[in-house]
Amino acid sequence: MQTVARKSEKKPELREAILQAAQELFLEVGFEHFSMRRLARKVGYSPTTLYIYFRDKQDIIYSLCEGLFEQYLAELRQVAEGETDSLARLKKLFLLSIRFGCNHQDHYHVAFFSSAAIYGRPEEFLSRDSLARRSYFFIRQVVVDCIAAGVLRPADPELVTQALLTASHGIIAAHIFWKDFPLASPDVLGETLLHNLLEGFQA
Amino acid sequence: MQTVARKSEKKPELREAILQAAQELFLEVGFEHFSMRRLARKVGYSPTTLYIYFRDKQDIIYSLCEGLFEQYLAELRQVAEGETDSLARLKKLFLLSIRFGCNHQDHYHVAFFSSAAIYGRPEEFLSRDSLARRSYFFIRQVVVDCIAAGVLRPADPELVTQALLTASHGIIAAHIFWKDFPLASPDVLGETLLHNLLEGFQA
DNA sequence: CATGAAGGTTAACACCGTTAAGTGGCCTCG
DNA sequence: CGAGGCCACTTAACGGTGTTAACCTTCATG
Repeated sequence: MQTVARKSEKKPELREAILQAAQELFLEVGFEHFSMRRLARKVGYSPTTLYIYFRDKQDIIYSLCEGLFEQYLAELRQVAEGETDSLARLKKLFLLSIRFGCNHQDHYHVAFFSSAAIYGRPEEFLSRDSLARRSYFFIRQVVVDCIAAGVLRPADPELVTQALLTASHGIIAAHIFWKDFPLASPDVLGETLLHNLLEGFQA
Repeated sequence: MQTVARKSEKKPELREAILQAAQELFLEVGFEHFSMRRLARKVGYSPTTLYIYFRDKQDIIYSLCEGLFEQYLAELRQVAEGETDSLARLKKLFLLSIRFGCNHQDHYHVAFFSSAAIYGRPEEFLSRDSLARRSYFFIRQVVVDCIAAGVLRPADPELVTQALLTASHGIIAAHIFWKDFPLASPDVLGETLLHNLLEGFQA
């Protein structure tokens, strides 16, 4: 007997099939109506089977989000490479982030605004290496570069990053939740925010 | 027979008692674990009784939030009156908002980040007069004043208000949901954000 | 052929929001 | 005084949720 048949490495095929179905269901019905029973029905197995391949609902959703973050991080890198001016690069990265968040509302919702906000749990963000974490460090590094290059005035890079990040985060949040509010488009709002905020940060 | 015994004006005492208990329960167990059945148990009636005095769960929560917004609006006015310099006033209003949101996380959560985000439903924000709506208009007016006085450079006041608002909103969101993330304190973050953002907006 | 594990199921627990139907007491009117 | 009716509230139920314990098959191996 294999003493440690590491959880959920039994039959990768079905695990992958579940994730695939979960992704589709998630987009079909939205985060609100995504349930284990529905997923089971969709994938053609009984609900309990899901618990053989995943620890719980959160585990499934976490996997979905990590998958998306992979894509996000790739886009971040692409944008960063395509822009030589460090300040412009910083701005573009945040504009991308805002657009990305708004384009994947359900994922963003469940990742950062859910009751059990996936990336806010004590054991997650700093201790475990998640793609969300890597994205954060990636962006912070760009801020550090800007300060080092003298493009941004000397300041605590952590604080600058967080100010930019939370502000962008707020735009996405508003876009997701204030459906009826006649909010300016994410692009316009993001442009306004970043232009003026960065002006304040500039040397 | 009274043809229209306007909904929920039957016995104000019990209605008030329910709201009182709801408020307590809300603070005790948090938004996540607030349920109608728990509330009923706490107040000493059967769950169905609640539906005599309130349309549904959302109705109760809405009432709770409006109660808190009343307090918020009062504080807004107080701060506005206490500061003559219009730019400083604007800044103080947002710092107050951030602090207020962080101090009443569950209310803020349910009001602006809940699945059925109370103030984001089509029939709510713009059509019905809510205290949230009044708060928004109140702040926007201060922005308008700043632009009129030439303290802020000429710009679409709606856009400026929304940029400030969503950014502040993001700080609160981060504070509520990213429990494990080593985030700067709301005050520091708010100060940083507003100082630099307003610098960008200035004439 | 028996053993045992792999892979999946049924049934159940403890919740949830909400509603239809029913019950007991009190007030009013004939 | 008695009957009707309404008021305030309850019981029982519907259809849903995440999750777990216990139970079946099927199949390969000693």
